[in-house]
Amino acid sequence: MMQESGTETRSNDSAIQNGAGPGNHLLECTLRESRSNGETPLEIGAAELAHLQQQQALQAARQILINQQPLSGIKTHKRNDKQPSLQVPVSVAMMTPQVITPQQMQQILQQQVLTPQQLQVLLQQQQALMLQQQQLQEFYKKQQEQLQLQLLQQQHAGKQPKEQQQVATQQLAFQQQLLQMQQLQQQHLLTLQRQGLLSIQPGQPTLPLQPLVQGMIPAELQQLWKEVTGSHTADDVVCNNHSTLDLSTTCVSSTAQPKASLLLNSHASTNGQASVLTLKRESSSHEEYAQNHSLYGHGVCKWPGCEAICEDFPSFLKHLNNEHALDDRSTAQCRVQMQVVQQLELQLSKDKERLQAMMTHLHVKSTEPKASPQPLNLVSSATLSKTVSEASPQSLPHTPTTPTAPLTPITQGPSVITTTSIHNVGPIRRRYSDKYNVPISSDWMISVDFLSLPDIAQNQEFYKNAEVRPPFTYASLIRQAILESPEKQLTLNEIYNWFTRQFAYFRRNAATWKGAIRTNLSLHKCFIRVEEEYGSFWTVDDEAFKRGHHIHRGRPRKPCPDEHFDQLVAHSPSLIKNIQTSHAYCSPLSAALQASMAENSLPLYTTASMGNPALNSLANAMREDLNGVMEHTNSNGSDSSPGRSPMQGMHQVHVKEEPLDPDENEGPLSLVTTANHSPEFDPDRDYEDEPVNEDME
DNA sequence: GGGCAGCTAAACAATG
DNA sequence: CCATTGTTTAGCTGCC
Repeated sequence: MMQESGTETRSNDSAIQNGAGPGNHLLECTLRESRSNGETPLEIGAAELAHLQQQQALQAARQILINQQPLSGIKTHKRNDKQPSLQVPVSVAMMTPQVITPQQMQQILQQQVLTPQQLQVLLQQQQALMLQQQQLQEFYKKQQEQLQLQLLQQQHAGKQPKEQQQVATQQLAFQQQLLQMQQLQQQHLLTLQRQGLLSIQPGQPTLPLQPLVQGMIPAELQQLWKEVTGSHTADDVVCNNHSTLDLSTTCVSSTAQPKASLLLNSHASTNGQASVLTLKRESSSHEEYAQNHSLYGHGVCKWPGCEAICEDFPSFLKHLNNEHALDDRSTAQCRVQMQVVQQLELQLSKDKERLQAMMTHLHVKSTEPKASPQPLNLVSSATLSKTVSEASPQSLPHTPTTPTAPLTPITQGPSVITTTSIHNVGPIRRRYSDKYNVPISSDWMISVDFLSLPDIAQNQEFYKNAEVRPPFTYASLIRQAILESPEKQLTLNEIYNWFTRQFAYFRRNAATWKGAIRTNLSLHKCFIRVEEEYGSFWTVDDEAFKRGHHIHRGRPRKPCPDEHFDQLVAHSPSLIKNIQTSHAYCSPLSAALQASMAENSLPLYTTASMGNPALNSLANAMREDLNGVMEHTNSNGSDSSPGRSPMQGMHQVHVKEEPLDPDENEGPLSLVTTANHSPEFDPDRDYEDEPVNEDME
């Protein structure tokens, strides 16, 4: 992604843009332009700066508390075998150990991984290293001048508005990227924290932080820094200044990723000049560090509640070590700051969510659906039954019309689709036909095995207005349409209307999807066609659906031997529904019963069989052989011989003369009774043990 | 590579 | 005759 492109762009000028992601062109161009202009790119977005502001105090506090000398990190890297070739900017290496996230801080504070003695040792080491750094910094002072200016721009906005204007566009470019990536950053950050900070072990008094440094490779440290600050630090500038360096990853953006780390290491191991360059960075970055110290600015200590005046950076360091050493007070202040940061992050998250909702809303109103609303959180509340899950462990398909669509599901409020039921939506489309050539990223459905109605409901507004193909199978949608209907039954045309009403996507290419609907209705045994006097409508056998409404292939879907017709009639829920729906026009209870059956046919059957051994057998048979029976039933119903249609037969023969009493759950019984009217019905037949020919293939 | 699931297209028939 | 509805089949793609 962006990280990759940025990595490549920075890591090697000779190989710039190789494999850069399409979505990173802006960033890439920005970086390129910056280099080509000979100016140091200030790739710090406003969001990053803001984030940095929030983290500065905490970072600085961490330095004090941990006493992790920046140069100690550098030295560690130098000792590392990988370090010589590692082209991590020294400044980055210096800064990184200072970086600490609230979580990290909490770990440190809570676990008390560092004893006061250890901290004292570290403090001494830090001071010694700082002196070394100061010496080095003189040598490369000239190289730092430009960087310093830029750093000043970053930290003291407004001092050099001219150059900042030049960077403004770059910042804007990053802002949008950052907003989208922040979630990934946070997740990755957690991983890095585990890799890094968790390696800190007490009981290593001499080098208590060694594990920390070694546990996190420099690239990771850089990434952590980036992620924590969400900004480009002076190191970014440095790395861009030294275009020959293979600094990869972190120079690019705040979205550090493991892959980038690997790239960095890979490059590092092959670049023999890295050590020299590292030294340069080492010296230069100290000044940068001084300039960029989160607790130091405008000659004032920025420790919360301090504001002590410090003439220069060394004096500031002295002040810091003296006044803000690791003690209860500092610790408490750190915790407070931690809370502040967390609160701000929370607020940021909420605001982002709000922004997303706003964008979605505006998109809804707009006439350009491709502009990108995103489906709401589709993965949050998967609550389907196991059967459904097994039936549909599919990833999301791609959208024909919105290539950029749903990558980042967001949560949102009320569902328009329905609040009346909690039916499972069902299978997600495993793939999407590339016929329309517009892929939907499957990422947005990662780990989604199935969706519940609330999920689809959450996104209903989205699909209503965005011409995005819903990531559900036709069967799932048809079922949804039917179940949403008041009486759990719809005519084909009503199903069409539901599709067009609920999904903008289905407002065109009607011939295609309508044909698909018809095909699905016919092929899926869970859909039951019920013929009425004035037409026909479709119901859904939800139990069959949950079991798996697989299309029957390689054989006639509805083979239905005549000799089984009566049996089928007797066992078929569809027939029951037929009766019910037939009565729907004369019985107010019909709808409720249908709904009950549609939503939970099995319980219904069980209830129906209660207290009646004969019915119990029948119910079991129905429960077990539901699908097969349905199949046969539909076969008859759709037979080319209308006169023999079981549906019609049921309707004509039984329905009207066998009122169904839902309260008593006599549907099956009535059905059996009426089934006796069938010429081929054998009352003595043992339907309970009758093998299902559903799977006869 | 095969099987499966899902989608699309098409042919065909029945019906209104 | 036409449109709609419904069935069936074939072919394709993607995933496992």
